Amino acid sequence: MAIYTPNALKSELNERGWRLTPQRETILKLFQNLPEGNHLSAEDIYQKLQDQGEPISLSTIYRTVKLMARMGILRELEFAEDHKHYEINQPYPYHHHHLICVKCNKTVEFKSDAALKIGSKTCEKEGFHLLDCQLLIQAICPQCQRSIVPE
Amino acid sequence: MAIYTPNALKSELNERGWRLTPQRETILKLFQNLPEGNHLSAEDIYQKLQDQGEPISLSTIYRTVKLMARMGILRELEFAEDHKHYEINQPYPYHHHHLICVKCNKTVEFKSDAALKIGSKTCEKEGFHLLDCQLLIQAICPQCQRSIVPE
DNA sequence: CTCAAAATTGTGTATGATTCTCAATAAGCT
DNA sequence: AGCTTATTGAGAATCATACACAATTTTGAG
Repeated sequence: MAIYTPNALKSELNERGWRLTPQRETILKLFQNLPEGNHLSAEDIYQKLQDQGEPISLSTIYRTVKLMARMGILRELEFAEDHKHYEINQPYPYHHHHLICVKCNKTVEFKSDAALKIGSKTCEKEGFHLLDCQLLIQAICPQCQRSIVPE
Repeated sequence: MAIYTPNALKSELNERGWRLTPQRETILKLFQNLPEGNHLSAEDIYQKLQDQGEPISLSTIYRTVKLMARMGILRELEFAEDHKHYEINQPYPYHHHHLICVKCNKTVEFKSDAALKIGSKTCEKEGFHLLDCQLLIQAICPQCQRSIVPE
């Protein structure tokens, strides 16, 4: 969970035999400039880059976010919807977790050092290399609790 | 997070204007009889019921697991694959969390009361009704760390 | 700086999980 | 027992995501 400059990204890619491309740099920048708490779907990324006049194909976007998620640069978020969302994987103390309403998908972000610690200790114990750690709470928000309509 | 008998399931369904059907009961039983640590995809459920001689259509299976997840009876697990897995949402002290290798999908289950507490406190504070709370750790397992092959 | 090897991109197409439609059936209430 | 309304099953439809491959670009060596 580090903050990536274009050069840091390049080194880390090259280390693994991968390459830094303008597309990958563009996508990283997009996420880095996103206001905290925003998360984008592949389609969102596609649209934003289109609007910015830096179009990148959807295929490349899918490939890139998957790659960056596996590198620990992006977090892959799975809420109740039918598509994934991505956000930058920020280091402590910006790291946060998600509370999600399974009915309306409203999400609340919250921080918890304790959860982070549990995550890193567990990884250590099992010999895993930590990429991301999120406490995911599925719940029903106050509004939806009051809603009379079933489903 | 309660243990459901058929009758308890019926009451809870009826409360919301829904109905208890043989299919729903069969699916609940299937999960309740599953050895701890097992989680099934929709397709897995379909196959198992087929083999048991209690076939249920895939449509119904998808509808049922979604319903039960929203009721808090099942947990919806999203690992790195392209399909969801479900498991029974067990109460403390059986409740557990997941550590997943993003490369090979190996999963390790672990318990953590602390994570549970953070979850319930957060819900309380925000006025949400807790359904499920999981600490999801994405990481790279020892074997995959050693692997030379990229991607 | 130049060049070859190998990774990456974009376009179009394929895949596969999940949802939808709708007629037939069955649960729950009076 | 009968009526209302949820549920089921079969198949078709959707939609996110992955794939194939030719053209292009990055990297590292000389």
